[in-house]
Amino acid sequence: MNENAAGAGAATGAVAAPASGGRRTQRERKRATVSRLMDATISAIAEVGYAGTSIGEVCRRSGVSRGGLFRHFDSRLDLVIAAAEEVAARHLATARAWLGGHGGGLREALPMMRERHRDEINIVWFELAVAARSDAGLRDRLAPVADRFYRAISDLGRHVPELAALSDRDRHLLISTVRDLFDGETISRALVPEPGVEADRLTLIAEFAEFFIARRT
Amino acid sequence: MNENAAGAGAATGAVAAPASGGRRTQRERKRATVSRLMDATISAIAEVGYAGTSIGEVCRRSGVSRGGLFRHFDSRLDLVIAAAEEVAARHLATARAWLGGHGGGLREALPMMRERHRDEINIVWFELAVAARSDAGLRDRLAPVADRFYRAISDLGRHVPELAALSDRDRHLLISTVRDLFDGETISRALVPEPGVEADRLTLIAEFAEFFIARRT
DNA sequence: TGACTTAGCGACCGATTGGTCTCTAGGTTG
DNA sequence: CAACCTAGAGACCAATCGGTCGCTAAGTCA
Repeated sequence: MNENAAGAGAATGAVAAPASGGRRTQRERKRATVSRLMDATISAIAEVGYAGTSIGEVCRRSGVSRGGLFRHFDSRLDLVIAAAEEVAARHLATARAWLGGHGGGLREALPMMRERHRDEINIVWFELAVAARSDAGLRDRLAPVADRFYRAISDLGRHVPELAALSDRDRHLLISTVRDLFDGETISRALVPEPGVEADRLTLIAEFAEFFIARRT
Repeated sequence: MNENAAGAGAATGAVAAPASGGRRTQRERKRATVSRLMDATISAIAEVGYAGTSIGEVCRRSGVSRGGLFRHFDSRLDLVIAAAEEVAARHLATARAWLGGHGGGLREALPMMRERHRDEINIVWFELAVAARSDAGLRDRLAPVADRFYRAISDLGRHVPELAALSDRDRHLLISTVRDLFDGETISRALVPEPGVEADRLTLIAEFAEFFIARRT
């Protein structure tokens, strides 16, 4: 009868916890609920896909009612676009943190990049990108977000010493190519896993990048 | 009221046309209907995605009734798996025909491969591969088909002179990598098209493939 | 405190989903 | 021709879809 089964357990509601006592401001209440909805939407897309992420599914996972959801998002599309922006931001934040704290060169950055593209966060992104191909409404809303996201990924390459010397154009060519490759690999490996090939491929990509850099500098 | 609007116009029903006169055998009737359903399923997945390819959508496109559809396929999953097998077969047939009639080397084979991966046929395949990630029933049925399909693609490489000398392992590594790259590219370009980058990328892949071949032989 | 606003709930709506069932049309076989 | 079988049609089913609406709960502010 009641869709709200998950409760607040899975949510990161603590983010907007009251500063003191049991009383929360309206701002805090709103933030906490939106945050639970975001987490639920992201995990739903990752686990049951874009098509399976119905309003009911998100309500079930978040413990928020339909009425509560539609208070903060006008439509499913609005919810999903918010999740896409969140997911792009998290992906970049994690990668940036790694590049900042780690002085690593190309041979360390590539496995990091592959790991990022296999993470739940990027799977959600990719799921939305694929759905956008055949859903005009989603595509129109997602395209500008994608444009910024993809550019930001290429810009991150500046923090890798070997790539810093490349022109913007060459660096973007190289990184966008590796990005597409990792995304394609994420799909084929879900269907036909080939751990040996994957290991060899990482070496191959590193050789490819070094070959490319040598030719262009 | 009636879903059957398309009629027989869009179908390739002519394949199973009666040998003479207006009378058809049961075999011919069945073949013609299944063929119309396959074409409708493939075009539907290509245009409205896997999730949008409902039984109703396929019936509308094919002009076959629900009863007629379920006469030949026990479930939507059966229909979709049949379409996947058809799509893999067509992809390979087209590529094989090109490689047979054309003596072309690597520099011609790569654009052909990219074109194949952008074709409606491969988009249908990829749409199913992505859906299979979060749909266990689909994944179980699609995995063996995918295994054969992917292996066949790598085997096609033997017909490209430059790749013939490589070991099976190296050839598979190279071709599966390019395959994943082209599939990933097909998605990102639908959202953020970059014709200039795509042109540069094709050259880049060719140069790298030549570099790889030189190192391994 | 009392008036007002925002957050959140869940019954409800019409449309659509995958699938079933009964019935008719058409081809096959004695 | 009669009996039989497969092909195909479409009304119908329960479940689920995205979204609405009237209501109560909680926070704000005079």
